[in-house]
Amino acid sequence: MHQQQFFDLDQGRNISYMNDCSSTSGYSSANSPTSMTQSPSHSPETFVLQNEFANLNLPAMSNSPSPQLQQLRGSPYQQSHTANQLLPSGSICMEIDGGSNNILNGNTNFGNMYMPVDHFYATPQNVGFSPIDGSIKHEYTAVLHIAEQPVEKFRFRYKSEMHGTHGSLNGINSKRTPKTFPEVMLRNYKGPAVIRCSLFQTNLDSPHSHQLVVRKDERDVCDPHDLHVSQERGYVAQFINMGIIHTAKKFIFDELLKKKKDRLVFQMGRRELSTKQVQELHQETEREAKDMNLNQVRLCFEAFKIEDNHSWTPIAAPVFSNPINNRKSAQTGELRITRLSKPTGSVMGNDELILLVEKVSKKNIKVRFFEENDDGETVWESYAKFRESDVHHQYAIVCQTPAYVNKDVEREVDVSIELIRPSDDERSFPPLPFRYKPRDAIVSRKRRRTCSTLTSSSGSSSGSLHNSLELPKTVPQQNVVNVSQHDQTISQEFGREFHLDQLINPESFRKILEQDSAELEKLCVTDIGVLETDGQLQADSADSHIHLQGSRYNRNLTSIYLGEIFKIFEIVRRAGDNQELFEASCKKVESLFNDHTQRNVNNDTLLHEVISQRKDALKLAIKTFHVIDYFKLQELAHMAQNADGDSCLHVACQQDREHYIRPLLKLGCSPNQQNGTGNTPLHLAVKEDRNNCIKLFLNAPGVKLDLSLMNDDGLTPLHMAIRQNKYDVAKNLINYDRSSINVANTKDGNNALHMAVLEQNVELIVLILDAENRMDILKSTNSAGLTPLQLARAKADARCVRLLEEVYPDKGESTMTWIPVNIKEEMDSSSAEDDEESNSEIPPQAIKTEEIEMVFKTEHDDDDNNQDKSDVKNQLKQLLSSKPKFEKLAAQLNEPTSHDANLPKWKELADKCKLQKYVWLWSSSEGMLNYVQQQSNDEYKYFALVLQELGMLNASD
DNA sequence: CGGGAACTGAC
DNA sequence: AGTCAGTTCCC
Repeated sequence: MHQQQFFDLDQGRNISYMNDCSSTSGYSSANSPTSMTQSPSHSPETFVLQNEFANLNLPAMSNSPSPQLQQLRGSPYQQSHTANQLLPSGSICMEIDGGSNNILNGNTNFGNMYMPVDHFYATPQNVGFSPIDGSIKHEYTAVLHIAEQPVEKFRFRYKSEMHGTHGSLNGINSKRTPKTFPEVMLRNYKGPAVIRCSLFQTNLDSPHSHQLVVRKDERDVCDPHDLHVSQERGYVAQFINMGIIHTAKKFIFDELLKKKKDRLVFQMGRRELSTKQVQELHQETEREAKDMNLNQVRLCFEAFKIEDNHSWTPIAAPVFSNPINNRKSAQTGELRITRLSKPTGSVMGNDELILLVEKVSKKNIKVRFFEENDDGETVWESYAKFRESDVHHQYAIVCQTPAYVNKDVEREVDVSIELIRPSDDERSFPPLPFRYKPRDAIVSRKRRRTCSTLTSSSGSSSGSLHNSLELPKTVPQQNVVNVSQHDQTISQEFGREFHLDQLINPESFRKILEQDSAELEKLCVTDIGVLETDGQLQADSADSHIHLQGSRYNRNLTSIYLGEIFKIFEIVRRAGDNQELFEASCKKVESLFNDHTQRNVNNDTLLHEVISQRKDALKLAIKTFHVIDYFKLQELAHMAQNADGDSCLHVACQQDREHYIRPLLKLGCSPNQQNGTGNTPLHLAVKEDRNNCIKLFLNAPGVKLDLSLMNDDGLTPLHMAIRQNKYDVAKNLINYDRSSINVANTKDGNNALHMAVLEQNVELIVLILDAENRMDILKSTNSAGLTPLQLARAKADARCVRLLEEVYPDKGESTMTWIPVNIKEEMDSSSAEDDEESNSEIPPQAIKTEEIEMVFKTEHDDDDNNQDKSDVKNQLKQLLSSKPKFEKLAAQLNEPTSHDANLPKWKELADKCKLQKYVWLWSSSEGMLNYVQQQSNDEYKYFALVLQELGMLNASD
């Protein structure tokens, strides 16, 4: 430790500091911990840290406040010249009484020797008083008031950073200009006083190990800092040019102990602390140092009166500033979202969103979505879904958007995103805008509706429409029927020709038909009415309205075409058995159908339109189906695809029209067709949460769904259901096709179990594990090479891990040491003596594996010659199916090999059978044998051959 | 001044 | 071996 001396220009005398700049510990403490045991009493020197204006013996001022002071109280204290300030240079110094500078001995550690020792140790009546820590309560008349709080965030600097300056601790209202600084005011007091500022912890009324320093003449002076105030100068103390030095961790204890000691000594007014006190202080410090918040401090302001005998008496209760947070730390630093991968998402939620953020702590961060009304009140909030491991290197968060409250909003909703740090409820600022898009169902319906209407209302386009609709004129029109007749026949036909009972839930549809015969009548009337005008569409007739099921909407392209087609249908039907007419009409209806599709925006066909109409347009839809069926235009229905590649089934699922699913299937719509984004109708049903559609799909007779189809996100419907934690849906899907659980998504190679693990959804995990093929899925690895268990260990909670460990054949034990990539090399090198480093495909071997391989290959290629093959296979089968034989073989295999006591035979066998990569799965030969039993022919047979080669195939005989 | 980023141990 | 808080360095 070195004493620093230099000449103080202001004071005209030598100044001495204890700051040991070679110390890494920060400022006050010496590098040697032993120095901490030294009592300040060993050094009787007197130090004063005081303002240049300090005048300890200033006579008491008159009672009446000075005009200056009154002005000050008026309000803007801050920039007052009369405010007592810690000035940037020269205004603070350590003053050595009598100009002496050499009394300090090398053992003394008086780093922040702020006390005027003479005064300090003076009077016995000071003993035991304590403004903060002590037990004696004081009634103070004077009051300290914080006029300006310090800024909330400030970067704490390490000592090693303290060459240049890095800016000072400003006031909370500080701007570039004017700057403000922490400032306190002493009220209700007359006479000179000292206001002290020191650094405290935020959770305890105890000093902080960090240093509050003031830069002065190339030196940093540590806290506490004292400012003298008086009537003349005003009672405002402004602490400017302070910095906070982050004490290195290893010195926390030392620094804290020192500060506490100094403080206690000061309070006790005694030179020496008793051994007991020192001990207590030690323990206390140890406790405090352990969990002191190193990234948060606060300023403590105290006021003292200096008595004639030079002792210091507190005159006001200490006050504390708001916490000052370390801007640098992830625990207390600023939160900010720098970038969003996408500013929009579906109201359904579950969209992947990537946030680039300023340093965050993965254990202490949330992503909040919220919506505020005009008054700034929160009307909705929800949190994005992610795990700790989704926080990438503290700077990015991969999360899934929450669903919006109202999934049926028709327009976009603008909300905000912010980060929240739960530990201190800090929020990122500013919040980032995020736009929720209505679900696809609503978007497409809206588009369909508005676009169709637009098309029809633009009169200019009616030219070609005219032409295409002229054809009905060529059809005989004499068979126009009256309305009531018509109504009846249609009802009959629905039931008879179209087999409605098979197509639709019979109850519901019958009900509608029976209840609403009047409505149905209207439907027919208007249809006929339109058609009856004269087959040509007049401009004014386009303005008339069609009433459907009591709802009124504008006549649009769709209704015009439908009307036309219905008319043809009516005519043909009335014409009876007229093959020629029928065929011509088929063509005509087909061309009308196609023509409509061409003109319709988004290329929605009549079927798309009809399906997506509100549910009360059921009869219209049924009639359309019927007509299409009637004219044998199933191919149209099958092919019908709009610009998005959506088939009618897609639309039905999207719009939750479950009752159309069977009719559409019957009409020939393919259930496995993928739309423009790779989604099958089932994908959409899962995505949009259309449970009835899902059920209908899965239960549709004669329909084979391909559950392994993946959309453009690489997900199957099951994957989506798992991601949305839809247990029932997942269950239904798995029941439909158990093999679907093994399908890996193409995003990260995760299969259903992996994904359930990621969701930490125990029910789903159990559901999947209860399905068949358990072995396959347990050993499956994702793109990162992780099995579900490993993934669970990496990303899921203990419950999931435990659950999985239980189902792994070896309780997951061997997986602890399993290294996916290197396992093979390890196995090889542990068993192979000499060669075979180069070709890892050939198991290193004493037995003639190559030969077996050749046999195997030739047999494999030659299907006819498989006598041997079935022989060994059957032998193995017998072996494995008999319990005693199985056990005997297993026991044999569990024995160590002759050449390596640590290597059981089964492991070597696994090696030879190219099953090395699964060895970790098995704790003993039983596991491997069980596995082999479940394998396909080839693997099974290969195993049998190797076993035979080893002479173990007949082991049981 | 204010900030980014590299380095360094400990887990 | 990777991660991260803590530290140091430097633009």
